Amino acid sequence: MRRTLPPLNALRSFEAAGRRLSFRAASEELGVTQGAVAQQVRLLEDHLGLALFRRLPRGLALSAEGAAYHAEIVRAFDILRRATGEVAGRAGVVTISVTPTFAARLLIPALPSLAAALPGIDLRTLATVAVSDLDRDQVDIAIRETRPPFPAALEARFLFRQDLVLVASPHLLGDRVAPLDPADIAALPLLHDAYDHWTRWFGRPGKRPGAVFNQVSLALDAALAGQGVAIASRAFVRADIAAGRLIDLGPAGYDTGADYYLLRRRGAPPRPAAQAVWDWCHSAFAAPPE
Amino acid sequence: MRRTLPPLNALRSFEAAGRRLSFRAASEELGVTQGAVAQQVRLLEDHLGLALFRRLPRGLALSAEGAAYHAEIVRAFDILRRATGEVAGRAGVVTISVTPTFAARLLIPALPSLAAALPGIDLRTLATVAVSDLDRDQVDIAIRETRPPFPAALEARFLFRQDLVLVASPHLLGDRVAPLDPADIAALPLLHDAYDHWTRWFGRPGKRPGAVFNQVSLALDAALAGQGVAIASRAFVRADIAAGRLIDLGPAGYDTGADYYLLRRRGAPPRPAAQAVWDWCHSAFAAPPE
DNA sequence: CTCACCCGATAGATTTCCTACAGTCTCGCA
DNA sequence: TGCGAGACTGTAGGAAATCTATCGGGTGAG
Repeated sequence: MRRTLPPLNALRSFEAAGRRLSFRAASEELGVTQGAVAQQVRLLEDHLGLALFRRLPRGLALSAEGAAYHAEIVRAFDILRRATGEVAGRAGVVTISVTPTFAARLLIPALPSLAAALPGIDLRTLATVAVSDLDRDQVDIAIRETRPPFPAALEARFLFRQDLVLVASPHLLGDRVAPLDPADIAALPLLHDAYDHWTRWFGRPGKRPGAVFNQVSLALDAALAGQGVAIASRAFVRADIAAGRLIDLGPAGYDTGADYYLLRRRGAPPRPAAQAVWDWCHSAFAAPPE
Repeated sequence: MRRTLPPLNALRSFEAAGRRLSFRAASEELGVTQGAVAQQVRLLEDHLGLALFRRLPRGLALSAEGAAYHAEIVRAFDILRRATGEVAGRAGVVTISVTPTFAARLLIPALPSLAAALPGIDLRTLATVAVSDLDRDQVDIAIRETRPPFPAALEARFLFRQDLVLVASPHLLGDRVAPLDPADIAALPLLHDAYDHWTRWFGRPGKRPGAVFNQVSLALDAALAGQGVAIASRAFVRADIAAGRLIDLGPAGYDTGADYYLLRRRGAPPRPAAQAVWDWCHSAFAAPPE
């Protein structure tokens, strides 16, 4: 069964020529000259020792043997084409799992930059609160707020500290100037998210008045709209502070001990596209050395 | 769907390397060096943009994508191998249809010469009395006693005249010397075959005594054994006459108007092997110019 | 600790492949 | 009837892909 294969490039010419029943049409499809196709087909015919085509003054016809052979060759090439399309199509797709807040605040604004830096990469963003199972969900890269130690099966790369800060819109603050003391802040509307920061900030339990959101990102939207004071990681508001849309009211003075990390599976070598996104994420999101 | 195929020679290296899980083993199978296989695989990986293998210090392992891809490639290559084997195997097989007499008297004695002249050709002899349907029976060449005109779908090439002669063994003749006159011949045992030659030879109907065979070849065997006088085409007995095993008692003096021809289908170009046998048949069996 | 074995990388040689162009044949059209 | 378009054939020369040769790194067995 370990029979020798015929010249494969000759087979490709035969497949195209047999499909179009014309050397010229096949040559255009293959991007070569007509003579090249004719030569390759002749080579194959010599190799097999029989005529695959009947050369007519105007066009081609498959010989009896050629027709039977061609049907099989087409079948094989269709498999090659389909399998290659699948594997190559998947090559440029990178799936990244992030929290909704990270997606809204950092990833989505950076997508144009990613598209420019890595053209041809098709990023699929999976924004979920729960951390994904990297294997089950076919996720190449995850960005999570977590802390060491990490499972041995995971490779982790530090991105930035949580570094909680208080922020509010300049319109809310009016002519008050930062830093405000706790009493001033307590007098302002407070924006709550799922993390219950204000309890820790005030140092004692108790429900505080103010709008409640289930995502940090929504609380920040409210803060941008001048509806109150929010607590969030500095990384999520750095751009808004720099642009003057939010005022930095100072560090929260505590943190949860969890920082932001890039995560991926160890073991299998990452695909080049996934590696490129991994590197890009680090350069785009890692905290500049302070 | 008209997606571009990956480099096919690279695919062949990948197929072999994935099967053997070793570049070195694959290189031996392909008859090239290890570096060549490694290069081809790398080319394919670059083309697809992902790693097909995990390079281990001792051997190879397929990556997840590589394993899935390899299964498909193997499937396609198996089709190529099988189809090519079938078409190439058939390339050397030539089927020839002859009468039993022609087979026994001319074709079979000449087979060693054919094998020497055309090594690699696998001749299948179909010896039947009825003329075969060339298309239905997959017959490449027929040799028949027939006469013009021929159907337009057939190509005919004259081989030799029927040229009937009377022959007998020297043992039967004893000290009689040829030519014998009709009375002498009528006194000898007569050998009959399906053609009823003796009626025509005597010029009048009537059953003659003597052994009856259903094939000329058998009548000639009887003649060789000294059992009587047979009538047959000179071509079938030329070698026996030359060797002294039969004595030429002179022409029959008439013929049926049918001579021997090579026949084959027109239209489809003959396969090279069939063409070679056609040419060989003509040189082996055609009457030398007289 | 050394040898055997396998893969990675690169430069140069070699084989393969393609292009360019001239030739032949047939068909269709004026 | 004659001519042009379109298709295939064949060949020489050059471009491109492929292979060889060789060195280096790393691991595991004896």
